[in-house]
Amino acid sequence: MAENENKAYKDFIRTIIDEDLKIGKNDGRVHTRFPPEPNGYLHIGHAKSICLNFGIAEEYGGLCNLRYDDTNPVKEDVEYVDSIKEDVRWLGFDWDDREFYASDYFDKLYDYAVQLIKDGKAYVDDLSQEEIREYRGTLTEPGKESPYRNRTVEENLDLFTRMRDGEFKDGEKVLRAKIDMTSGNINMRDPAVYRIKHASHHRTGDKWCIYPMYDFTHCLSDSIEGITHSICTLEFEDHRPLYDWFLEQLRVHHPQQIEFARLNLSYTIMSKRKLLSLVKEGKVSGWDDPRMPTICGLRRRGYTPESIRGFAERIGVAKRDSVVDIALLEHILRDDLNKRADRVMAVLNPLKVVIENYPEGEVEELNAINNPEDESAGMRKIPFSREIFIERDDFREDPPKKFFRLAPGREVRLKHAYFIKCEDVIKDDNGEIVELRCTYDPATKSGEASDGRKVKGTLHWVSTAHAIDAEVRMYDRLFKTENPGANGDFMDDLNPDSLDVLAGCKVEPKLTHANPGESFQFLRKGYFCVDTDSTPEKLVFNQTVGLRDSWAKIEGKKK
RNA sequence: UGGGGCGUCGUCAAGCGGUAAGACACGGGCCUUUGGAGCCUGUAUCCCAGGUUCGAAUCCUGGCGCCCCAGCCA
Repeated sequence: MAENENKAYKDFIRTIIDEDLKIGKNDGRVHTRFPPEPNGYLHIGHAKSICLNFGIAEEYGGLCNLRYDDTNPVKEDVEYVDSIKEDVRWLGFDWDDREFYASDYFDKLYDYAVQLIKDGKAYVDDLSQEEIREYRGTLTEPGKESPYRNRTVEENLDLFTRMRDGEFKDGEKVLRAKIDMTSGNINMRDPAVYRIKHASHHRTGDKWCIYPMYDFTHCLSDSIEGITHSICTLEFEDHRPLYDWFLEQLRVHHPQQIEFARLNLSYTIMSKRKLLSLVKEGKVSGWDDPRMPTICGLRRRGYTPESIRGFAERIGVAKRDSVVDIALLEHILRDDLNKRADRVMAVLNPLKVVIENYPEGEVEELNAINNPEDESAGMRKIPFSREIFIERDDFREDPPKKFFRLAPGREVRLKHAYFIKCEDVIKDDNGEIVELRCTYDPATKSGEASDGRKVKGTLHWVSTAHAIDAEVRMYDRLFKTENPGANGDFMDDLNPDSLDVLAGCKVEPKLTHANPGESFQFLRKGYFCVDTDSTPEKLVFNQTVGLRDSWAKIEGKKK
């Protein structure tokens, strides 16, 4: 809530709420809801909605319900309801005991439907699905009325009861609202209210064989819960007249539906259907694959709830379609991790260095600061010895301009340790560099030369005898194009190099005791977290996001 | 050609008649025991055309462009 108070402006939704409050609407209450359908895992797009709905409730001292929109049993599953709860909670929101299900209201909804029939506002239609489609008309031509449209109330009541009692097969009959077959808004051309589905529901089991449609269910669920502001995405704008219609006909509490633009992210797909196919076709390891934009994927990748909430706040809320640059998400993530992740040294692609003038068998415990951005993170000791590993690409036999790392005859600093100078390069029969012979200057301990000479480069390293082996999973964007699927099948835009598993990485001994989920900055490399696959016997890290790499930029430009 | 929305920097996004915030990205520079972080710095006249006004991104008119809708999905 504090974060919004220092905002100089308010988005259009909060502006509406302010006005409502000013005129005393809803007795000054603000009550929102987050209404997922449990048919898939939550993704970053949902996070925007979650932050909006729960955030508004928090800011205005109101409430936000978690409500599952579970009216289609054939697509829904408890696996999803559990994951949704976990994800919303992880993001940092709480719904107390207000965990609701549209299916909780099936009895009431049925009664409302009966009421509609009694009022002559709904009828049972015998038309087949295909016929209904034909009768609906097109975008430019009006529809025509079903021959069953004017059945008597008694007949409709009887038929609807028998629908409920299972006398008919799926699709044989449908309850429709009687509105206007000539409306320019197709949603108003006698929309379906109840359809027959002989399927068991994850909560109500086999109690029902008829299930209410979204439009009918959603507005009434909002009404029943006393929702004041029903916030949804743009594609429901056309449904608002219908939302309002049901509530007006039934003369019940009438929440206000407000629509905002859903989140789109560059290089990312957000459709649940497409995400599901990535999982089903094994393109990713699961819903929580660290490359997925799902909340659980981001969590496993090492994203923090704070970064996701911060992102939701930064992108704002508006009505125009937009595509947010994924670089913004990554920037906010780095910003957050920079302040909280302890620094540690890890060599991803090791190259052995022997420091010839360093005494054999000697080990020094050097002091290292854990986080320069956070003094309270303290210090640690790291072992230094005659043989160390450095990053293979921190050495160039023939250094290009502006490359100020190690090269023959060059001197660099080893972070927290000494200056070393490369004296010799050892190669194998194939000409592959296998080892560097260096010398160190004892007078540069802790990285400062007593004679005041400077070095341009500072390398991270790890002592060979003390290093721990680890697997590090490096990630790149899942899709190689900014707008996957824009030019055909989105599967064709999959980045074949989105995962690169590095074995034999060498990390500081401290990491042996790191727990899954813990984040670190691998000095000069990026942010990494311990994967859920990790064990003390076999450490596994995920690259969360790389550090900004201005050298890569310089080098990239030259090509 | 029906109905509903939307059009401000490369990308998000403020502005609500008084003379274009901020962020990301990008460029330049400083600093640096992470080529990280930090610091300084550069970059839009508001889809177009008319009109109203002393004055318009903001009001009016007319165009143009983009998105959504023809599930017994949500």
